[in-house]
Amino acid sequence: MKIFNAETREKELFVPIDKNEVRIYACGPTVYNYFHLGNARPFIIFDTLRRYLEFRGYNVKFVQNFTDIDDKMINKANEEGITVAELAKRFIAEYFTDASALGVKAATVHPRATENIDAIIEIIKTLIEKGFAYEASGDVYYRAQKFEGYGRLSHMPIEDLAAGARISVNDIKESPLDFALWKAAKEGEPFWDSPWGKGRPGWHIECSAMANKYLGKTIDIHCGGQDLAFPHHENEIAQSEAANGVKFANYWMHNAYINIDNQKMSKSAGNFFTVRDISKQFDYEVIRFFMLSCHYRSPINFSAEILKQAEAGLARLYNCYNNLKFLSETAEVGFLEGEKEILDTFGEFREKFIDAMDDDLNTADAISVIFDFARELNTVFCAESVHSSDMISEATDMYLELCDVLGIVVKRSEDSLDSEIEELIKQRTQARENKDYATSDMIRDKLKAMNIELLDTPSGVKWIRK
RNA sequence: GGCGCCAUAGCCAAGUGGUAAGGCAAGGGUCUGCAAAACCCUCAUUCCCCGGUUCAAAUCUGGGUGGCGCCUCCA
Repeated sequence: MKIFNAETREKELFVPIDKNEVRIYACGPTVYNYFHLGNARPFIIFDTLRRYLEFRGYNVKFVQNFTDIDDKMINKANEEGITVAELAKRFIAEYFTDASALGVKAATVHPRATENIDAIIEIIKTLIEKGFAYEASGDVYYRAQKFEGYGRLSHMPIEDLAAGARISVNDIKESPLDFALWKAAKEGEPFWDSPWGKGRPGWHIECSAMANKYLGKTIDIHCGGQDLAFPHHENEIAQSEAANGVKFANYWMHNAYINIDNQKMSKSAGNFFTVRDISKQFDYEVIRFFMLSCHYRSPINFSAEILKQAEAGLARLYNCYNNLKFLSETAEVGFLEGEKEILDTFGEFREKFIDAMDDDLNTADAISVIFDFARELNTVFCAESVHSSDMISEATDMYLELCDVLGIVVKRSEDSLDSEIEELIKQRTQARENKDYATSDMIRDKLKAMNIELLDTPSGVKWIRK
């Protein structure tokens, strides 16, 4: 597989450190609210990366942190009149509700900053010992310019940054580029004891500490939003490499932004949407499908119109699945002549899918392969010829295997109907046999209002729960 | 000011040198009591504009125009 490495700005062949294992660190959310559409993009993209690597046979260790202590947490907790810990507990639970509905699998480990204070303090101590950090009035800062190569990920010219930045009066930092590793506690804030007094960790250091603790000194892939490249990821590199003396991450993957009606999403512009908000209008899986419909490094535009298009496209993929399911109910047992040969030809779709995903996770192209596959399946199975249940079930598995990598077509209607609805369907079928179409259409409309859609197929009446 | 990205049909979108994938929408057809679903056909001689390189450019290059992002917390 090739990955566009943000550090070198080139597509590179992906080679994991250990042959069969891939270690990934992804920057997670600050848990002070429901997560928004912008947060959702990296969750979905990098969950897809993880699913794909697993599909290719790797054992993936995926670590995604929760930032559960910072200014936003403190402010929100004060507004709500609850503790920071209570706030974190609540929104971590809400994270899992939304993430799981989006098909985002739980990480191998979801470490929390506040549960890793020891590791954070250790790395800060190391950085001070090595001369990369200094204490000032109970704070600890990192000497950004001491780290050779500072700016190599974001390609920011550090001299210009340093020259252009304004040094505010009373600034206790040696240089404006220096950033906080540890912040002395202010009145009323949560704090932890440290060699520098009571305080709390800075934001950047938690990722360095937790990546090291759970994945080791050098990780394979580090993921996150493009906006985190500078300064957050740049700072992570400086911290981790100064402390450990080895390369921090071999590949950096950054997803692009999401816009709302072609505008940047922001609270002040009033176009700020949480995933929870959107899920009231559109199924979570539609949101996921939409996010995967263009390349992760391209900006993506969100609007109700575009989501409706995604919804219609996804419905097509569901219909294919439903068609196969209906057929299997009336199929012959045992493979029929020529069926295995047809199944072999389906392997072509799997290969094309892999080609697309191997090319820096080209999900848009991969989706087009699934659409082609769906058309082929519809053509083969909706023809008049009879097929065996083995054939249908194997073809369905091949189709769903690819869908599963993208985390779509997972909401399958396997449930059964209650007796009232079954009775209505029977009545309608009776009416149709009597050519009493007025009654039969009336019942069909009634069921539709109950979100049960009826399809009159050659092999009988089928239903789909909408 | 510094650093960087983007521009493909009504809409979404893939395509980094070889003659424009896929989806949505739309129109026509087959099937159907009617629908739905499915299938078939139609839907960019052309990829923002102007030059250049090449046998060949949406793809490389120079210059425009128009959007956008980062440099401060931010996915």
